[in-house]
Amino acid sequence: MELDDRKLKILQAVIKNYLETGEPVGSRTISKFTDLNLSSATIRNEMADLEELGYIVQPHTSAGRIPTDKGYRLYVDTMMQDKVDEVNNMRDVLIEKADKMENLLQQVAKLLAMNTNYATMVTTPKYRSRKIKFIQLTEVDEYQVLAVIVLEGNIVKNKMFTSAVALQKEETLKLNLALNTFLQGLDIEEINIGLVQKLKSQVGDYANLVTEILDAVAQALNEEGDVRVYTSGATNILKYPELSDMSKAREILTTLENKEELTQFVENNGQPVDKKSIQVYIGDENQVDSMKDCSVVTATYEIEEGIYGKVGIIGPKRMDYEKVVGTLQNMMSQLDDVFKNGNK
Amino acid sequence: MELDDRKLKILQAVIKNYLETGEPVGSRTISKFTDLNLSSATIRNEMADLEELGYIVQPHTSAGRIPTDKGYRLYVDTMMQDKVDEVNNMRDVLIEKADKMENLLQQVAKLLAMNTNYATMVTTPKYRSRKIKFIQLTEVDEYQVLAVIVLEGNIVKNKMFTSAVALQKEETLKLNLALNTFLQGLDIEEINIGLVQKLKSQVGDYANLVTEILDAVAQALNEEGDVRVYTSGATNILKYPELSDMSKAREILTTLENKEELTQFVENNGQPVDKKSIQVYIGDENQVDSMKDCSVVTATYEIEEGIYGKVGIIGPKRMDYEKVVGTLQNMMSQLDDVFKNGNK
DNA sequence: TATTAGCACTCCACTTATATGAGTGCTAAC
DNA sequence: GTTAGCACTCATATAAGTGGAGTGCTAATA
Repeated sequence: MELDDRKLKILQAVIKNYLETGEPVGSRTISKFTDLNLSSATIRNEMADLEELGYIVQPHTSAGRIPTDKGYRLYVDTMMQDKVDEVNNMRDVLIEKADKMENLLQQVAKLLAMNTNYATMVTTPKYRSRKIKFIQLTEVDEYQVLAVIVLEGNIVKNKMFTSAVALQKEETLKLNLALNTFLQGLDIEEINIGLVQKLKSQVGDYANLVTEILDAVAQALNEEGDVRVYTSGATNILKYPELSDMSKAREILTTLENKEELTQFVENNGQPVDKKSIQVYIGDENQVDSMKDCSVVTATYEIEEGIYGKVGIIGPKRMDYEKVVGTLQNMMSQLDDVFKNGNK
Repeated sequence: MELDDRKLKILQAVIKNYLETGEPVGSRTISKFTDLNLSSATIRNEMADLEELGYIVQPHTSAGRIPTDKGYRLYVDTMMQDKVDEVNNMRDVLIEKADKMENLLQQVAKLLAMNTNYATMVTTPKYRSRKIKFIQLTEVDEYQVLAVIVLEGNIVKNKMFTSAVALQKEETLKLNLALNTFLQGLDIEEINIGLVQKLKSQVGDYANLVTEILDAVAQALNEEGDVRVYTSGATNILKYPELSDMSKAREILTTLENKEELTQFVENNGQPVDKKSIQVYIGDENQVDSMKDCSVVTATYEIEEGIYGKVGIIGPKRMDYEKVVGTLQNMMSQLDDVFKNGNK
């Protein structure tokens, strides 16, 4: 049996209708809904075929049909029409709030959640291993010293240290110099024990301060490798009856609250990375267990060559894919704009 | 009619039982449950009195009784026994994870949520206006300069600036000096336009850089005045049937997600600040609308004289007050310990 | 006078029966 | 190939009946 044009039209009608209502769709509805001018009986026959082909199912005998994951997949891949997204110029809002990357990404999550009524997530960009640009020590008072660690890409970290011995201006300067001489330009793998030993031998009294500082450096480098995730609108999940029975809802919300599992989406769920495109994971296609009843639409934003993060929208399988994809595309282009032209 | 000893005992029994089961409590249950050796009929008479006094109600005729807010209040104020909290040495976990205040507070929220099975919140401490300790500019490359702003209490903020004109080492040093001369020791109210003008006139070329830096300084000072809120275990709310009908649950979870409303608890809900004590807000006693079906138990932690934040536990009205209060007291003493003895 | 046994009554929660109707599959006619 | 027609299925809604937990009240008891 083949998927001829008429079957496609009927399938599309079923899915569209189901997306709107969330109720199983019957043959009579389709018969009137479309311009095919076919009786409900004919539609019934076609629908039986579509069911046999695996695109739709009946929740029970004598109910209408609802799309299967396979049906949604076909719809998303071939039948969806681009919808122009009316939500423009998020850019202005973005810039206004964005003094730091962190705030910007949070803002992105929030905007998307408000515009779509689904839950959203944004990951921080995944950097490859950073290198140390420079370190600067500043005496804060007699026993305290502030270390400012600047990484490539102008990531700044700072940490306060308390020294056991009273600090001396010239000694601190010497330590500062030594640190930079040894560490500048290195990434985390290049800082080995031999190097640390050599460094320590140069600074005498300050040896344990060096240990602490190196810990902080290592942590700074690691932190930047880690992907963090911001979410917003988690409670939107509860708006959709098919997701809001207690056990499912709790699983989903817990996943969103804990965030760790969401980093999976950065790995592109096993598929090849294809930035600029939008990925749709329908139901069981999701790696994350608690989301097997959801659809997740993700997009990739790129800050600079090879450094990218993910933006995702999480909703029921019958989410408004067209709107979501439209909104995401819009958001991506605005983000691109912000990254390319700087924040001002 | 008076609240005699026997009535008190019966009320206590009703509440205890209801806290455990969540089901209305009948007279027969009490008759057996307590050591009063009274028949159910007598209990019934007493319960009728207790209802008249407003401590308990029937959800419907021919059901058992459940406590009113007034009943819970009496219980919490006078009848609750301290329960020793078996969850010890959170301190170790705290310290291990706590390189920054932010992380520490998040960890506190998480630990409490895990130990109690309720939702939790922790606010950052509310500082009075901070003063500027010093500012340090560092050239990062030809056009970029990093400003590290250190506030009293060793709060460190940093921000990167891009200059329109190429930077010159000696000029930057001069600017650095000027900034510190003018701004050191000032708080946000003391930085006025006259001062800014004077400062600008001293640095010639760098005038607009100064504007940007001052913005950042203002923002840093403000940020520290703001109270942020961390939450954890929000989804625990869904474990309690009386809170988990969709509309209520959504309201509560949304409040927890948005966090703004939670800062109300820092104001001590209108009551006089009494640190070291624990506050219990039952049902309607809560200022926050969405929590009128919950109880909130808060405690105050103090970092240094007059600088304090709140820790709160949010659950159903029939929460295990004894355990919650015990856990909170324990946590507060551990926190005190950490703050007093430093992080190490 | 305080307590209790006993009883009628209420009302929720649960089960069972019944009806409704949306939707189907199949057959036979067009 | 399409359609009208019909018997059939099954989720949902409504009504009716049942059991039981719990009450309030009264009258008897200590």
